Amino acid sequence: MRRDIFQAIADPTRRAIIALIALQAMTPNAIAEHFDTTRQAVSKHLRILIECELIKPEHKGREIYYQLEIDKLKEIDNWLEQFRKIWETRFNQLDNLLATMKKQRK
Amino acid sequence: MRRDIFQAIADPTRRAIIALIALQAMTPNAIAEHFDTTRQAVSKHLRILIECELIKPEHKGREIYYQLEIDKLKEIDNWLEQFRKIWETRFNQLDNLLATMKKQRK
DNA sequence: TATACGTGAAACCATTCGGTTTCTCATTTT
DNA sequence: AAAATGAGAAACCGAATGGTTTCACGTATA
Repeated sequence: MRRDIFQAIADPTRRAIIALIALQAMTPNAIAEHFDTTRQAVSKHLRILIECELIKPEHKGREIYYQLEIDKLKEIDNWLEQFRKIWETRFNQLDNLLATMKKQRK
Repeated sequence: MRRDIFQAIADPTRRAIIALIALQAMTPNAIAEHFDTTRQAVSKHLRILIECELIKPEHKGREIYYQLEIDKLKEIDNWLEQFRKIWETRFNQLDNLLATMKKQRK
């Protein structure tokens, strides 16, 4: 099963988990309390997130705190970069158009 | 079938299609030539991309040109925003740390 | 008008996904 | 030592996914 980050964030529950632990690391039980699902289901989501290195487990006695590896999210940012260039170009074109219209009105 | 943009970009072929038509609109046949798959499979991907408004068909005779609705990608950018804030904060913390170290060395 | 072409839709199939239930194991607590 | 707690693993299940093949239909072209 080849996992990648795009597949990882495709599921809304996983996105919610990511947002939830972004501020502070949490245990599976604590996470599951926020959702209408079983701890085991959450556990499966966590496994997927671990597999693509979006989160990291930190063992503390019998509890495991999962922490977001926020840098990994930059991979999405990087993918968006190619399009950001395009939409900035279009914005500039619009900007130029507006400038030209303004000039003509003078 | 509720589609959202995160699910749409989860598939690598769809991401490749998006990147391919980002520069210029293309027909299904033209797109399919770039992949090791049938035109029909591409067609199904296009349907999903249409459903979540990532692309727009433009009929021209018997051909259909699909164009990227690049603004839709900003939804991903918006989702990243919440994390961008966090990673910028961390960067600033690192920045402050480095500044402090520099000062101490003087 | 007959034929070829570009495309989407439908039917089908194997695989994956997300979920539950049950089980096992290690760590706390009593 | 025994019971309770936190957590992952396995088995199972229905639904969704991504692909193919076949078919239908409108538009060009001969």
